[in-house]
Amino acid sequence: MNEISIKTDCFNLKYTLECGQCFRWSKEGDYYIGVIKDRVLKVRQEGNLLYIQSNNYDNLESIVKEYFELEKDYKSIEDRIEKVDEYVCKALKNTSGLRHLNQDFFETIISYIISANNNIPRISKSVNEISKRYGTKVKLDNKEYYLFPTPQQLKNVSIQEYRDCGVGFRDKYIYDTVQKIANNQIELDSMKDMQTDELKKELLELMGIGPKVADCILLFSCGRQEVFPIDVWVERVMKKLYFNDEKVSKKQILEYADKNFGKDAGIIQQHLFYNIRENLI
DNA sequence: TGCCAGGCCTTCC
DNA sequence: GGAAGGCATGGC
Repeated sequence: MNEISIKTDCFNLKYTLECGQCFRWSKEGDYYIGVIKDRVLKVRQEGNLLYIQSNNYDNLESIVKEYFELEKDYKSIEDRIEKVDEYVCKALKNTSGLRHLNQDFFETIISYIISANNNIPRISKSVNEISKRYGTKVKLDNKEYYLFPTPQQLKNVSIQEYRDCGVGFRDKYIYDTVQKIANNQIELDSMKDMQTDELKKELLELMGIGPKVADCILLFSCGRQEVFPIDVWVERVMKKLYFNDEKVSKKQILEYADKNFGKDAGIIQQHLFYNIRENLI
């Protein structure tokens, strides 16, 4: 059996893959199986070692390191946010090693358009269905998997065909966004170099992308760890911990996060999100 | 049956 | 510029 191993520090595979930031990983026994870029990965963690199998071993180590952000110094980040306050400290202790992934920009845009007013299992189902119908097939252990389709592969897909993938009313948003990207009305590659504010403004021009979805895209595929997406869960946990369960606007929550969480707001948000969903806090 | 889900768009004020 | 209503769909 072919397999590579990578030493990690301050990394927890389970928390990273099960915290709700990604939609294409499934658990089978000790392994998590997922499709990223041009290949399938089969990953397990033992202590601080990560073991990876794939259908393609070309450049595998650097692809894994890039995707899981293994070169980023999370130890320093965690040392810093541990001191923020008692709630953040408690949440961090529960889910230490949770990292933000460096996911594909286009896939993240489409996935988070689907996420609006939706739940995680159904988002996964829709993203997998789109991949199965329009993505390139790859094989591992004699089983078939599908890459997330490119903009060109989706160029001729109709609104109804998206609807058939279970995306509901978001069908027209996906169609509109795919058309703009496939027809080069917007250039994803150059966008990733923009300043965060400017990049967010560009994303907000796309149908189906509002403030929350834009923040998720910035956080999960553009490495902007200072943004603070507020969904129903984050609103719930912030209200509970910092506003005495009283009525509060998203603007107030955002101001609180900016002021108290600073440049690590996105990381803290992810710990709080995972903690409240798992009933840990 | 009714409510909820990693919200957004449209309409109305 | 902010508030209210509608929206597909499956799980509980």
